[in-house]
Amino acid sequence: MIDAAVTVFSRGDYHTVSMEEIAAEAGTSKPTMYQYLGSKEGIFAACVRRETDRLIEAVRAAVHDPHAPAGEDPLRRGMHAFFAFVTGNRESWTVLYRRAALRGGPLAEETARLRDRVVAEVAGLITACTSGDYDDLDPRDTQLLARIAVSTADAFADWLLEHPEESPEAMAGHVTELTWSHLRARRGATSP
Amino acid sequence: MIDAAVTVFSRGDYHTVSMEEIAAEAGTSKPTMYQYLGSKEGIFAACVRRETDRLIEAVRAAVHDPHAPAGEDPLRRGMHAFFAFVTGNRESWTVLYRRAALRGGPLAEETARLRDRVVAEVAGLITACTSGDYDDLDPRDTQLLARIAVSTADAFADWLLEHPEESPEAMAGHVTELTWSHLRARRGATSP
Amino acid sequence: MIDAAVTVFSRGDYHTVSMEEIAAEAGTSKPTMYQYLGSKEGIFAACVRRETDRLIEAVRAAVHDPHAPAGEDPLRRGMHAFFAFVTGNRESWTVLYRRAALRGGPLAEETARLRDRVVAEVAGLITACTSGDYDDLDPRDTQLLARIAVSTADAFADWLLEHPEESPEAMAGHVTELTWSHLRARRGATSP
Amino acid sequence: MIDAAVTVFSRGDYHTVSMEEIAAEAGTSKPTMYQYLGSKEGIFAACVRRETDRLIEAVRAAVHDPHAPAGEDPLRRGMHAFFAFVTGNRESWTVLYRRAALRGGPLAEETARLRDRVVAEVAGLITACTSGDYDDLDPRDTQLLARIAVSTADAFADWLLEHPEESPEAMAGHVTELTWSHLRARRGATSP
DNA sequence: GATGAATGAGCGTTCATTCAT
DNA sequence: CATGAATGAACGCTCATTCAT
Repeated sequence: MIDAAVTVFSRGDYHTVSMEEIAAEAGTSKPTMYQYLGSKEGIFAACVRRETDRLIEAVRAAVHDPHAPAGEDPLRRGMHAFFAFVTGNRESWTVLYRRAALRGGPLAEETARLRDRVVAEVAGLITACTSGDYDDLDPRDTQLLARIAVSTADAFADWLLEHPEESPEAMAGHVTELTWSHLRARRGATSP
Repeated sequence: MIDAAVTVFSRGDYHTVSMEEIAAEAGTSKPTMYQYLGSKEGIFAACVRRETDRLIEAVRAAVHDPHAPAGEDPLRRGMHAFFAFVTGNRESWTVLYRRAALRGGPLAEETARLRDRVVAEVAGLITACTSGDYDDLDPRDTQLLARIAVSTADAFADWLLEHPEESPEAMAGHVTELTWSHLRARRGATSP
Repeated sequence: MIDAAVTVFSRGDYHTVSMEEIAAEAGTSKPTMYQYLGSKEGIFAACVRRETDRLIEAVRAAVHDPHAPAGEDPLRRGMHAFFAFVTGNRESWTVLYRRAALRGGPLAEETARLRDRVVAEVAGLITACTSGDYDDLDPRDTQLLARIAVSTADAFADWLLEHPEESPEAMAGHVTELTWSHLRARRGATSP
Repeated sequence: MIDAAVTVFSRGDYHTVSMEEIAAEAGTSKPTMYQYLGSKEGIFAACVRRETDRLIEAVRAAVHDPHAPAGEDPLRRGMHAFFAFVTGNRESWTVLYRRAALRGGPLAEETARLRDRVVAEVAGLITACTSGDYDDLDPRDTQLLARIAVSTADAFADWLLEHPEESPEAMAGHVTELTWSHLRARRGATSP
């Protein structure tokens, strides 16, 4: 039922989508939706929350995958999982990253918090992967890097959706490389 | 009159904004707006078009600035102009980059085309700046790089808005560096 | 189960009350209510009918109380019973007298008929009490007097609810006196 | 336009009446109503307020009528005006006295206050008319008497509507007489 | 026989849009 | 030309009512 909502919300922004559409897509009626989700805002919030959880879970699982080859870069594995999610769940990503940018109102706070969760996850990933080599990294630098990584990944994802001949693997490789190169550049910038 | 519309559109998404608000901000009445701009979609399209023009114009002017120091990197100058625009015209950028994702309708096409104009401008900038050194660059790679550059710049712009203590100049330097480093990485990836 | 309905109906008018509330107060579920009472109108009608019966029964029992002192005015006893009922069953009276004014539908007829039953009871009481002394009373005058008595009693009841320091006994005394004085005035008006 | 609303509100209680009906009766459309009256509650409140004003105004004008015969009882004149209003503006009275009895919500407070205005007016009338003869009247007694007078008048009004052969003049005479007799009885009760 | 789950119908409210002035 | 006033259409939400269990 939330699946249907995600599908519909990915087709248009919050106000363009009507409860009737969501109910139709879910194969039920409006009152039923209200009984389960409470309100339109509630539905949207539930969508964003659920998709955030799914995305973070997918990335975590990949990073901590016990069956992964020994020497493999966990950051790369995480990025790959991210791309797999974005390309395999295009709708989710649209809802999460593109529709969630309402400035005012109570929804904005909530969705901003959730988007921050994704960034925080990436930041944590970066910190973990660089531990030992880049201990002197300013936490604020890490934050900024994480944001750039997510933005870059978003651009790659868009690209991927328009150029199906490119592989998520290659994209993941590129983002990882870029992020490492940012890291090196950043360290160079702060500690000569 | 379009100024007023941009101001108001930056406060909320397309549907949250009412014609009444726009007319009030413009200091006129609704029918007058209809006479000049035709419809709400027309107004929004006009806003996006105008702001796109302004942004591109600002970047071009900076790049071709005849008074610029001789050895300075034009890419860096362009990026700096971009940041100056984004921080100095926060409303415009919001309308341009964040609000433009509507339902399929005719508006989506239009705004997508305009966003592509910005990307194309950056792509042209990259091509121009790398001419001679990176002639073997695949145009598609250039496209991808341009997208990444704009996404990264957007992330920086957000960061800048939340951290006023950082300077646009430093941000512009970072994006430029990163883009160059991407270029090098890209070339390394395709031509050993 | 009807008790619950009366309680809830006394809290708000017909449309403000939801079947859900009634079912919750009754400790059962909506379909069960429909099985027993048929519809919302049915429930409301049942409430009014039942409370009408209770009120009339209470007044009758008091009037014909075999243990009452010999010389006591039966009209006064009836009025006292009325006040005891209204103050002791505030909810019932509210439903009965204040909520019963709905749109023309079938409900309006029904409830009007029931309110007329109360008035008729009072009219009968007046007739009985005045038998012998006021045989020449026009039945229409009796009707009018009964209506006034009920209206007056309603006003007293409201007053009582807002001024708990007054006793129902005193109120009953006043209404009785007033009714008698009306009777005398009325007779004076019609039979010189 | 409020006239239409009064007409429609007199046909059914607050929730039974729909904005569409009111708009239809007013010969306009729903949005127009909202532009002028703001909301359904606003419309209802405006109705009650307006009719209260009209009723009180009518009574006052009659009481202070400079062309009235010298020796006439002003209380009687006020009562007559009241009956003329109620029979000549049946809808107004219905809205005022019968529909206004919603218990909860913000409307209840407002309408209760307005009904109190009517009672207060009558109380003032009683005080003025008895000044000199009944100076020892407890204000609370006056309040109670005023309430009873209004209730009685309401009963008479109902009677009048069902028996068009009776004249408002006779009814007014009766209420006046009854009120005077209540006064005498009341004085007798408190000061032997 | 009792209920959780479902829904058709309808309401109050808003907004982009258009006449009549 | 500019505007005050008006509205058709649509939306979020609720509730009395009914099946399937």
